[in-house]
Amino acid sequence: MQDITGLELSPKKVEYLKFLFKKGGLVRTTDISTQLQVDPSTSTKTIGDLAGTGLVEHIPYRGVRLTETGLKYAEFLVNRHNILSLMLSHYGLSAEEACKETSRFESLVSKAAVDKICTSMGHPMTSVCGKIRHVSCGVP
Amino acid sequence: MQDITGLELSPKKVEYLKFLFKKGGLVRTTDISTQLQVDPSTSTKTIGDLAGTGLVEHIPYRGVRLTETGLKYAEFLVNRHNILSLMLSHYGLSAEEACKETSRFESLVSKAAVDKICTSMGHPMTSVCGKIRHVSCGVP
DNA sequence: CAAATATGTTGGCCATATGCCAAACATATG
DNA sequence: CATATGTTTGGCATATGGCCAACATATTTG
Repeated sequence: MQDITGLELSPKKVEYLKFLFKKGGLVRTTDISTQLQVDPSTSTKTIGDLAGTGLVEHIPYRGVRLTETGLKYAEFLVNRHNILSLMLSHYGLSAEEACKETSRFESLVSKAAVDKICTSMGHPMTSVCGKIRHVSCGVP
Repeated sequence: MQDITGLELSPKKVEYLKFLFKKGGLVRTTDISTQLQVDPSTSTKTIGDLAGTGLVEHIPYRGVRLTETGLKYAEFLVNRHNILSLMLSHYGLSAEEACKETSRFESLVSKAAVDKICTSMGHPMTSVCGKIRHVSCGVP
């Protein structure tokens, strides 16, 4: 179960999962396309890919929802985002800058590194862009 | 001249430029393919792309060399790598870990962010993986 | 110096990730 | 139930990165 590296998903797919997590419940593919600013057909296709990984469940014409595995994974993704943004904000980047910057590269930062950063920062509870839940963050 | 965002090049091309910078002078495409562990034909092709951007000059069957522009840009790339690695090393990552981690995502970190991080760290002269030259690092 | 060997390049082809458009299809509403 | 709206499918396109086999160029050596 803890064999996740954090590098499983491509940048866009990370966005999808984070959005599904924040939205919660059954989400329409159109909501996703609106949010991520892509064509509805694009979100449908990408959701198809994600469904293939078992992270989401797609009920055609109804919507998408995170599976149990997907939920845990998405939680890690959101925490990673928040931890990295918080780190950057310590170097003079504004909340918005940090958040935007992180969004660009977060998909390439390993869970191992995030865990160390998190530990080093003393497991903060809040970041510049949201709360942090210390579940998937390994050792203390 | 200072309109670089730091996001101009794809990950692999960043690796190529950093290698050319470190090696210096005329570099054989085969050296590149050995170093980056790709087929020689792959390095030749990628070098062709880079030549199209004006960052390198390719003399067929002879080698590749950074242009003046390429040299300055590569210096930024190396500095970015070093600054980011140094930052990560402050969070409990070993030199090797920091360096490896940085290599994965560095191409997606903007010059604007790097400049702020650099300033915030007080313009350090050395990192965990090499010296830092404060030329392309903007304001103090 | 020419033949043999080593090195480098080209062309063809493949895979992944993303994306759009138009057409088909399903669902919801009046 | 007919039409409007929402969703999916299929076709196609781009960018990045990669391999192999065939060809071109250099270098080495007899």
